[in-house]
Order: sequence, then C-alpha cells, then structure tokens
Amino acid sequence: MADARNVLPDPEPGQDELVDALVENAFMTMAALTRIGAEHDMSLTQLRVLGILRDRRVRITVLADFLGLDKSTMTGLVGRAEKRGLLQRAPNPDDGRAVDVFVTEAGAALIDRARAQVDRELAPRIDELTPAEQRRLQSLLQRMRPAH
Amino acid sequence: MADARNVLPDPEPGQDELVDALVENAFMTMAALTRIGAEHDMSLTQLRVLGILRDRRVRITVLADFLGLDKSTMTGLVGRAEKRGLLQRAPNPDDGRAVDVFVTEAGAALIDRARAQVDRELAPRIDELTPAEQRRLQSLLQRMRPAH
DNA sequence: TATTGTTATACTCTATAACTATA
DNA sequence: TATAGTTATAGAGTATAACAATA
Repeated sequence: MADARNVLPDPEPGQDELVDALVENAFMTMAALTRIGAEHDMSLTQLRVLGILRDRRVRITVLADFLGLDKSTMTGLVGRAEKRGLLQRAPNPDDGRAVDVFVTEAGAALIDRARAQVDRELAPRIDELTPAEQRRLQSLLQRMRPAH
Repeated sequence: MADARNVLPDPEPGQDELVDALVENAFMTMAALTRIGAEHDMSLTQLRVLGILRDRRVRITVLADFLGLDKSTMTGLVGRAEKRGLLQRAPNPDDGRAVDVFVTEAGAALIDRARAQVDRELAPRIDELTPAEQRRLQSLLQRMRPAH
C-alpha cells in the first residue's frame, strides 16, 4: 500500500526555517480542524462561525468583517447552518436593518464536542513537549499575536 | 469607520490555552497565505501545489495523496494552473498510466515571489521575539511535528 | 446618502461515480 | 483485476453587482 513511488521526496533544505515551521504547523493544525469539521459535515469556516458564536450574539456584518468575508457570503453560511438548526437569526432590536445571529442548543453542543475532539487530536503533538516546554511555547505564541 | 458595534466582543477566558494559541496562530498564518495567494489570483491550495512542485517533479496521485484530495480534484487544480502557464504535464516515462507535473519558469518565479511575501508578512509577528526566542520557538515547533 | 442584509450570478474547490488506458 | 487519470455532475464557498429596507 505504502508504495515508495507514492511518497513525496524531500526537497533541498531551505533557510527560512522558522517561517517554514510556522507554516507547517499551521497546515497541521488546519488539517486537524478540517478533518474534525468534516466528521460533523462542517467546513472549516462553518466550524469557525459556530466557535465565534458559542458565547456571543452578533450581527451578520460583524461576523463577515471578523472572518474577512463578504456579507453575501455570510448570508449563505448562516443560511445553511440555520437550515440545519445549528444557529438562528433574529432582528436586532436597536437597528431595524440589522440581523443578529446566535447558536441554538444543538449548535453549542456541536461546537463543544468539536472542541474536545480538537484537544484530543492535538494532544499527541503537544505531548511531545514537557509541561515546561508547553508553557514556554504558549507564551511565545501569545507574544507573537498582533498587538492588543 | 471603526464603529464599536462592528468589533467582536471578548468571550470569557478558557482553559485550553495552548490549543487556543496554536489554533489562533494557525489562522493568522493561513490568513497571510490566503491574502498573498489572492494577490496572485491563487487559492491556498494552488499556492501549496506550486510550493510542493517548486523543487520536485511528481505524478498527479502523489500530489493528491499528500494534500489529502481526490484525484479528480487534482485534475482540476492542475488543469487550471496549466492553463495559466504555471505548471506543465508530461507522460511518465516509466508508467504509461501516470502523468508527471512540474512547474514552469513562470510558476517557479511566482512561488518564489509569494514566499518572499510570506516572509515579509510574518516578519512583524516574528520580530516580537528576540533571536534567542525565535530559535527556541522554531525548535519547539519542529519537535511537535509528527514522527519522522 | 449611507448602511444592512438578501438575491442573482459566476467561478473555484471539492467529492462521487463512471469511464478509458495501462499494468 | 487493480491503478492512473479524466470527465460529468453536484454542492459548498467565495466575490461582485444590483436591490429593498432602514438609518
């Protein structure tokens, strides 16, 4: 099954190794998220929407801005998730033009389950490090975040 | 323009902070890759294909397996990139069924430019750390990689 | 006039199933 | 029989443009 011809050959080593490590790590993490999303018939974006709404109630435009998507794209994403009973729309009481979105119980349960799965998926990778190293990694990653 | 209503409110803090940091970092990195890809009218996947082929010549199935995509998806991806002159197909000399794929000069130039852009995009984040911390971060990320 | 959201449209990405050619 | 790749088809994700309702 694991034929030698079917394995990607190594390239020559490069120099931007930290960038490479960040990118590779990002792909690994996104692959886990994508796989877990797929188990629930959810795209990465839908999973993200649910995660954002887990503890918030926001209008469509806020979601679109945060995700860097067009309003019209959000209409579709929200519509499909609403049809599955994972979230709901309601008119904003303060602005007649706006529509608030929030998770249903089913949506909250799904995202909680998905989050637990993500923890379990990433555990083997994280456990390659000692607890002290884990704390150091967390601290370094947090310091790299865009300014707050 | 930056209306308070348009900013995502903070949730309550959670406990799985290392997982959160990894996921957040992955989204930040992917956002940079996606943005740079878009500047070249390339999807993240197309950018990745070009990156993989930068220093390799492989058959369609190897690409599909590595990316976790179906063969038929690869046909489309390769076809569109080929039509744009970024890569080329050629029959595999050893296996009459197989098709090798490799980048053209234009494709190599594009991926090199994109990589330089990625370095520049991530530099401000990386520069939040001292050189010693950067080395430590790289080492920690590399140790988290799936077994070799 | 500007903003919020939806609709119509079009293209890319993706998988499944059926097919051809080769092994 | 099994594998490599393509084609046909269908659904999701995405953006642009035009629109209605509200501010």
